[in-house]
Amino acid sequence: MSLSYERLGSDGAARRGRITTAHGTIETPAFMPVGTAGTVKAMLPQSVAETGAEIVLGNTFHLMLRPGAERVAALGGLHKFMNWPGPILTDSGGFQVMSLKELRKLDPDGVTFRSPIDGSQHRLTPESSIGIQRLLDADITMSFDECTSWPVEEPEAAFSMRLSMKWAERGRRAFVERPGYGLFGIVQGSTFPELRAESAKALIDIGFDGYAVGGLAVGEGQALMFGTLDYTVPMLPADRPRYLMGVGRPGDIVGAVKRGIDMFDCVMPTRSGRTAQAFTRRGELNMRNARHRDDPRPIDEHCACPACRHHSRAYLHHLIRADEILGVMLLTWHNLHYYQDIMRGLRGAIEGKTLDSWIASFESDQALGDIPPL
RNA sequence: GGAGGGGUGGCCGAGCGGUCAAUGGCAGCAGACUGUAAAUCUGCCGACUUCGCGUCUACGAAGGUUCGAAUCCUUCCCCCUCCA
Repeated sequence: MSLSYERLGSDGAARRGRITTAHGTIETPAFMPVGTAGTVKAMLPQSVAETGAEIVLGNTFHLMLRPGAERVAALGGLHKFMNWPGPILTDSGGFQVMSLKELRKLDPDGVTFRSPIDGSQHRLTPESSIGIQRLLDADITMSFDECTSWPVEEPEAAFSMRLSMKWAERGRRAFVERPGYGLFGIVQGSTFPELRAESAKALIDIGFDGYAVGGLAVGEGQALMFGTLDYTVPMLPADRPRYLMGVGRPGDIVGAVKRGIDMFDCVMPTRSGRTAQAFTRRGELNMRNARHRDDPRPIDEHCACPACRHHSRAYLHHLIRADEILGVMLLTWHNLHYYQDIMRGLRGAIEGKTLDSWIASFESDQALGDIPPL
């Protein structure tokens, strides 16, 4: 395998590990901020790194449309282009097969999209997706799949999963092995145990550098998601990293780590940073709400991010209300920092084999709710 | 002094005889957001309310016409533009 994964410890099903890529190492469990268009929105790359993030995402589909994969390659690859020297994982465009379902036509060979930017037609196949990710210079390439939506009937989920498995095999053949670069397969099958098993087996037979669980956090709810992980994760090879795609809220991540997931990505901390929601140890806050108007306290007095070290809730509330760019920047920064605090906490707890008590404390803090204003 | 235009819910601004408690936008009050078509989207936003297209008070003021007026008429008050 061209991407190394070391097991550094475990606590129950939870694992503490390290992935080594061409552009550096990733301590796992890891949260990967989403940088769809070659930027983690509202953040300087250096600031993203300061939160503790070691790897970010890019997106095949969006970067293919703009600025174009060839252009990124000519300019030295995505790391250089966006000035993120660390590892990058690129999604294959599979999520857009679902999220842009009104703009695409799927056939057995691939997907034809209409560009949401200008309406022009673009084609993505398992091979072209892998090729684009190579041009982008992604350390971790994702198989081109169909992210199955939810709810879905079993026959449709089976059809979709089997198509994704064929595409996974084609992608594997198209992927060019290089030291420090890896290709991940994506388990589909919605919330059907037999389909997940069939999918996992198919991928393991093909052989990947890592295994992702896809098609979750698409509306099924946390209980069903955890239930699906309970039977799906044990089917994945123990010596390879496991990635739960698109997840999630803090509680989702904690529960998934407990079930043996190593990697996460989610737009939640960044998007919510732009829609006024702050994630905190004691739950979620809407910084737009009038109750913060006169509050001199930081979002969280225990948080070391710039928003919490230097600014009051009242100020952040004002910035958000006034539609000031800094408000979005500070809230995004806080959220990413908090997410990385969670990951640091989880890694430490697994190392110390105190995960259960760490989780109990995490959950009781979340349940407390925000400290009321004085 | 003369000619013309206008005063609508916190603000801006549609409406110009009924289907108007009154389009929109902003502000305000909440909610949503999970491999980013998102600094986006949704709901509420006169009062009361058993939350129901139920009652009441409302479109500068007062009066009038009409079955019915924010919409037509009269008088008054105020604002704007132009001419003296």
